[in-house]
Order: sequence, then C-alpha cells, then structure tokens
Amino acid sequence: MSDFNSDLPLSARAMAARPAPYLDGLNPAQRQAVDTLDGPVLMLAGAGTGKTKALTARIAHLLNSGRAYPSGILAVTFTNKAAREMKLRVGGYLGEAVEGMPWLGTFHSISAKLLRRHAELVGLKSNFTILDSDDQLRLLKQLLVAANIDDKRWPARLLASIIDQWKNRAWRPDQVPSSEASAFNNRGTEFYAAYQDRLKTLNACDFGDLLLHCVTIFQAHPDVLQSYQQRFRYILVDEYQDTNVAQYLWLRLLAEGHKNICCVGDDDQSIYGWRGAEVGNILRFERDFPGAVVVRLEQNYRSTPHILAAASQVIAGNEDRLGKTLWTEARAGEKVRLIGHWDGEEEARWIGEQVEDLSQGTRGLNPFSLNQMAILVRASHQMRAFEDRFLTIGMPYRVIGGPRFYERMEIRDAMAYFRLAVSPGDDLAFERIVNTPKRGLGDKAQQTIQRIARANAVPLVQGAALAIEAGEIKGRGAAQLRALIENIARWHSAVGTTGMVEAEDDLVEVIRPEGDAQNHIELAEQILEESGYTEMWLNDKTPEGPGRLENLKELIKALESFENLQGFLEHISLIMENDSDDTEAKVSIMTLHGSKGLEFPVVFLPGWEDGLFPSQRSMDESGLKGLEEERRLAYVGITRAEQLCTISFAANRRVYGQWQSQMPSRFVDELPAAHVEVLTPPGLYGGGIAPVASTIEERAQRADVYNSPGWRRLQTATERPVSQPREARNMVIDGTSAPAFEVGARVFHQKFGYGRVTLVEGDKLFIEFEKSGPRHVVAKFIVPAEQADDVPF
DNA sequence: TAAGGCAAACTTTTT
DNA sequence: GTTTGCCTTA
Repeated sequence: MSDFNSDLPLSARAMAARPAPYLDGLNPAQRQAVDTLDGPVLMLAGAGTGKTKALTARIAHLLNSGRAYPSGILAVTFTNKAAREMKLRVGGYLGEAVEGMPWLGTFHSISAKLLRRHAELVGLKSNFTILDSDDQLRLLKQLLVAANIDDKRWPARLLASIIDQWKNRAWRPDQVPSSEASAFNNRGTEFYAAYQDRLKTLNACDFGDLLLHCVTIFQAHPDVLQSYQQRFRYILVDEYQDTNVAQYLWLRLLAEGHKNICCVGDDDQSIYGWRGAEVGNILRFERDFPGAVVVRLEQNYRSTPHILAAASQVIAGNEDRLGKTLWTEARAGEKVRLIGHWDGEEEARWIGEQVEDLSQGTRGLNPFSLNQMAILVRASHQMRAFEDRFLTIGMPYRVIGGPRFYERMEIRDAMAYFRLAVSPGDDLAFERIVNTPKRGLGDKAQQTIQRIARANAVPLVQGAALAIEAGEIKGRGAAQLRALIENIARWHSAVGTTGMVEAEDDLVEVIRPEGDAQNHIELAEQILEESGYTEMWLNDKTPEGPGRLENLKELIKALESFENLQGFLEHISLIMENDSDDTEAKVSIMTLHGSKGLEFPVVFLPGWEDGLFPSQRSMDESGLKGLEEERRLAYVGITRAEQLCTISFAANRRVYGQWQSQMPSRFVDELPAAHVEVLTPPGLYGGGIAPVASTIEERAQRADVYNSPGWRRLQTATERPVSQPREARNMVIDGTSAPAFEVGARVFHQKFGYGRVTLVEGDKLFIEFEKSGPRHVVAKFIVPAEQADDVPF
C-alpha cells in the first residue's frame, strides 16, 4: 500500500470553509509561526512557551490547507520520544484521516530510510547493518591490534571519539583538514580511512555514517537530491540548536530549492556541544536563509514568575545568545529555594524527606503525586546517593536514562544471535557470540577462524566450517563449533522468506506477510534455548543472573510488536529506549540532559558545587564555551520546574571513594536574591562547629547557610552586574570576611581529621591534613583542634 | 582455555 | 568505590 493511497488529501476547500480548530488558543507569536508557511522561518521558542503546540499546529495547517500531503512534509526531531509525541499530536489534530506521516522521525531514522534506498551509491547494500558504539569500538580495537598499537597509550575509545567528531563535522577521510593531522599520534586519518573500508566490507555503518552517507549522496548525485527536494515541499526541524554540521548540511541541501524550512529551537537550551552540536547553526540562521522570518515565543506557560526570574538571571550570564525575555501571567507562587548541606548523603536524606512531605501535602500545599516530582542531576553517578536513600526509606523511584535496555550485555548477545539468524554473514555478531556461552573457543581458535575466513574471502561462519574441515580446530571446541554452525544454518532457514521489499513506488517499504515461516517469537525463544544462552544465565550465580533472564523475557515480549525478526532488528538499532510501563507513582531521577523537553511541578536540583556543576571537565576541555554550556544546563534545569524548584549543594562529597570538600557552584552566585528563599537545614549546623562563636546569636548566624560562602557570594553577586568577572567578585568577598584562622593553626575537620593551616584565602583555607594530605577547605567546616572534642558528632 | 585475583583507571552528558 | 582489563594458575 502506498502512502499516496493511505493519506488521501483532506479537501482543502472543506478545510478552508470551517474554522481550523488547531488555530484555537494560539497566542499571536505562535499564530505567526503557524501562519507563515512559505519561506524560511526561525521559531525561537523559550522553555515552556508552547513550541510543540505551534509545531504541530503548523503541520496541521500545512495539511489542512492542502499545501502538502503527509508524505510531502519532512519533520525531523532528535529523539524518538519527540517524534512519537509529535506523531501523536498531529494525529490528534487530524483524527483518523491521516494515517501518519512517513517522513516524521529522527535524523537517524530518516537517514537510515533514505540510505536503504540508495545504499549502492556509497558502496553499501541496502540491507546494511547499523552498528552501535559497542560494535564500533570492537571494530576499532581490531584495527589497532592489527596495527600493533599500544592500547594503553592510544586507546580505541579515543580514536572512536575522534572519528565521531569528524563525522559530526561531515568530514570524510579524505576531507579531514590538515590541522587535524596530528590526531591520534598522527595516524588518525589513516585509521579513519581503514575503519571506513572495514565498514564497507562488513556492509555496515555507524550512527555518524547514516547522516554522512546521505550528505555524500546528495552532493554527488544531484538527481537524487533534486527528487527529494521536490518530494519534501515543507521541512520542519525541532531542536535546531542541537544540530551538528552534518545535520546542518543535510538540511540545507534538502531545503535549497524551495527554502520552505522551519527551524524551531532555543539557543539557551543548547546542551549538546560536546557531541558536535553547533549553536552557531541557530545563531546564523538568518544569514543562511536570507529573508527568514524570525518568530520569538516568549510567553511561558509552565513556570511561576520566581522560577522564571531565577532562570533568566542565570542565563543572562551568557554572552553568545540571541536573547529572549520570557514572561508569564502566572501568579507568583513560591520562590526558588536554596539550601546547603553537610554532605551528599545529608542532601539525599533531606530531599527524601521533602518528597515525602510534599507527597502528603504537609507543607500546606496540595499533595503532589510522586510522578510530579523529579530530581535532576548533572552526572549520572550522583543518582546513586538518591537510589540508596530511597531504597532505605521505601520511596518508589524511577531512574530515567540509565543504562539503556538495548545496551545491556545480555540483550546485545541475544540480538547478535538474532542477527546471525537473519544474516549468517554478520561477522560482528558472529564474533560476539562464538564463545558465549563458553564453547571452548578461545583467542587461538578465533584467530584461526579469522585467518581462514580472510584467506578464502568468506564470512566467519563459513571460515569456521572450513577450519573444522581442514582440521585446524580440533577436539571439544570443534564439536561445539560445528553445532553452532549447524544451528545458525537452521535458524536462518527458519527465518524464512520474509523481508523488506521495495514497492513499485519507491516511496514505500512493505513487509511481505509471512509465508510458512515459523512464528518469529517462537523462533527467537528457540534460538536462545538451542544456543545454550538461556541456560548460561540460569547457571549463573552472580546476583545479576535473574535480572538478565528477566530482561531476555522483556526482549521476547518486545518482539510482539513487530512482524518479523528483520523488522525488529531494523528498528531496534535506532530505537534504544526502554520504557517500562509502570503505573505506580514514582519520583523520577535523571540527568539534566535527560530532562530536556520534560516538565515537573516539583524539581530538585542537587549538587550545585563547583567542579561538579559546572563540571570541571567541561570547563577544562572547552573553557568559556564549556562554562556557557553548563550555564545553559542550569537554565534547562530550573525551567523544568512548574511550581517548586529547590537547588542544593553539599560542603563535602565523596568522589571516587575520597572525601572532597566542595565549594558552592558559581551558578548559585548568579541566582537573583529577590527570587530565592534560603533554607536552613534543620538542626544541622546548630551545634558549635563555628570556631569563635560565643553568643547564641553569633552561633545561630554562623550556623546557617546565610553564612556560607555561596550565600555571601550570592548577595554580592546580585548587587552588581552578573557579567562582571568572577575574580572581581571574589575580591569583594575576600575583603568582607575576615579569616578566622591563622597560618600554622592546628585544626580539625570532621572528615579529614587533624591538620595544619598553610594558607588562608578569605573563606578558603589550605590545610595540610595529617592523614589525607593537602586540601583546600571552606573555613566554615573547620574547627580549631583544641575544640575538636566539643564537636557533637 | 577458563576462572579467579589483583592492579589501574576512572566518572559528564548520548542520537 | 567500582569496574575493567591484565596476569596468573589449574
């Protein structure tokens, strides 16, 4: 069935006659974004300004006005989740009439679809396999081993990331500029070329290739490009600020003819620079597409004014931005709350209590469901403290974006078996599972197979068969290998004749109904049984064993929504998600990156400490650019909150097993005091930590967060422009706080023990600890040694 | 060849 | 503190 038949045009005239429902409830800016159908449009959509609404209304408008068929609209998103949501919402506008848009999807899935049609133009066959980063890494490792490279000094991971970056910039091996020649010990380009060759022989491509090959085809075959330019009359792009150079070229080439391209994005939410995203793409849109209409969506429907003000003030610290002013009609609500804690565990404990309280409505607010609350962290390792805490108090939680389902070892192993069943020539899959479960085929046997396969220019399975014939593999291993080879052959024939077929109209991919081939679900189960894979985990005595079996069951269940194994494998390589359908209300724990596009009534933002957030690494690697990206991350975090936003930091944190004292994040300084309420941790600092506090008031004052460096900096910061250099602000602070300790004083720190002060810098003390060596520590957490015994811990 | 023990490296974020 | 990978031994 072609999509021309399935998506019969809705009558344009009929639509024009009655008021278009999708235009209802749009504000003027949204309205403009929806109405300006022709020519380039840049929709600058701040957080929570109804961007998806405008985007879907625009699609609906294109369809209903009769300007485009569903198949004539190219709508690109970054994530499958976003694609799914848009599909759903467009469907909502148009009802059953439109069966769906064939070209609504992620960059990668659409590219894969295009590439399957024109694979031969880049030397691939249309049934190429898509490798994930794991496969990619193994391949590179092989190359490096073959070239006798010391993996210690020049790890495959490094090469992988170099190649990725190059692909993100749309450089093919011969296009890598000479400025990069020194990469990977001067051999980067050489290995890049070798890797691409290897991929071609394997009839495979990685994620970056999906885009890059498309660009190559478009550039080298104007006829192909032109046919798609004509097909895609209207182009929409979501999250434009996240596009990399390859994606940018991809879009530009396709839009070149009619220039009906609408890009939606928010430069303030560009948080994927490390992955090759170029904020520059959105910043220079107007130059790329002269005459572009720029629409700013600035009315925020999500957050209260306090939250919005806090977010705006923070992001104002960035230089490179197009600038937007978010506003809202919502009533004031609660201020953003700020709280400092002793350490990470205390922070987790406190948040746990807050979640508990909020879920019961103890705070005088209506109770929130756990589903309405989220904890957003900078780095995934921060999640553990919360998991630990929530487990002990029995708080239901859900970790979003952890290790993904399809990246788990057992799932990938099982998939490798499926891949072999579908295409026995899949060498990567074969390598992965020859000896899983153990079949007595170690390195030596595998090398023999490789050698023989290469000598005869056949896939590994055949090479293995030849190796047995030639008697090069003997004994126990040989018998098991023979069984494996026979199994693969049998599974392959059981897979049957189903497959993807090109219809006459090259627009459609049709899956031929299964013939007498075996039910693919049973087959999958059978494969896992006969290979001994299930048994392997049954006999496994590690605590993970049962979980892995559970996951395998899940995998089999996932097969149900596909017609056959091929279809499953095709989709799974691109859809790496794991949405377990649980009905129980749970608090969400996720990274800030993972939270983009989501919103929650209650948001906790823990770990606002310099080095952790902003992350030291991104500042080291990318300097000011890195810091600005971190700041955008802070902006994203705050703007996830609808009603209640709580930022926290801890003075001490364990970083790979070592206690470290932490400084509050510089972003804490940048919060506007007028919109922030500083909370005092109950009873935490009340007990005489402060060295020279004698009166009760003094103690109380010293005890709370008002006295913390972060808070003082916060107050100083709000008195002067945020753009003022950090150094200058620190000088002011240094002047205001007299050091309470002198160099040479013997002191005590609760985590680090006894030490001697070697240097005083305002609030920061450098201390030579007797046990843990030199560190810099905030004065607040230091007690003169003679008082150490009084400290109530 | 496989399993177990020990050292080292490591922690950003992921389509 | 954890994981990974290398090395030793059965």
